[in-house]
Amino acid sequence: MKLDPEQLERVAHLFRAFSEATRLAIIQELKSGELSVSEIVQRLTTSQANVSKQLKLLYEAGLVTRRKQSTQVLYQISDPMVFELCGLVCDKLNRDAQKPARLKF
Amino acid sequence: MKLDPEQLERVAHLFRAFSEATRLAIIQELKSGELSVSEIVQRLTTSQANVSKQLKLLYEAGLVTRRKQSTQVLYQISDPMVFELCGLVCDKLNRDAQKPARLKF
DNA sequence: TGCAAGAATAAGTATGTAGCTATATTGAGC
DNA sequence: GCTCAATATAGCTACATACTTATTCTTGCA
Repeated sequence: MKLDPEQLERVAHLFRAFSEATRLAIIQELKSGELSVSEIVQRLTTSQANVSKQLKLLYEAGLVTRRKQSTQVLYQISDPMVFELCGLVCDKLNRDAQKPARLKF
Repeated sequence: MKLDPEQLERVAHLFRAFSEATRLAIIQELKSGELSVSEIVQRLTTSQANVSKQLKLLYEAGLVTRRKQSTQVLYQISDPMVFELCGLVCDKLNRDAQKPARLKF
């Protein structure tokens, strides 16, 4: 079954959400559970504005859910496939690299 | 186990290879097996130069292998994880979309 | 109501890269 | 060596987007 160009574009779009280190860093932090925007900002080395922007992108891609709790907004991964994807990629990089310390998302 | 920024960058880089529809189209054509550059060009709607360029990117990402056969260069997918990844993403899109025709890479 | 904290948006810069056309490279056969 | 076919590369334009700083929006609380 071949995907048509529009479907391929949708697939590409989802992969694109995983194609920036900052978003992967956010995903990695959310692996342990729900976090507020400011908690994520504290754990990373980028601006609050950028974290908000990347979270929005992840949200629109359907990869995270959000809920408001008074003035905070809590985000969490919406689908375990996120970790499966990252795991497959890490496994491949480990296979290709042999020696170096294993990556494990 | 947390990946450091450099490792995240490597993961992101691999995902990026999957983040363009043209490259996914190439991967999709290679699903049925080894193809030459010109065979791929025939099956897609982009230029030979662009196919070569995207194949090079896939090659450098370690996703395809190549072998020369006289004047032709035959490419094929180097790792079944490529199809697993695409499958996971298609499954997710199908889950999110419910109704529409199922995507299957 | 006014203020402060948390989050989102706006505006701008810089960078990466998809795609094109044109050209160069490589290899087979004459 | 010359020519043709198959690939690869160069140079270019257009566009997307990551990131920053500054600002706005929202909510709880004095």
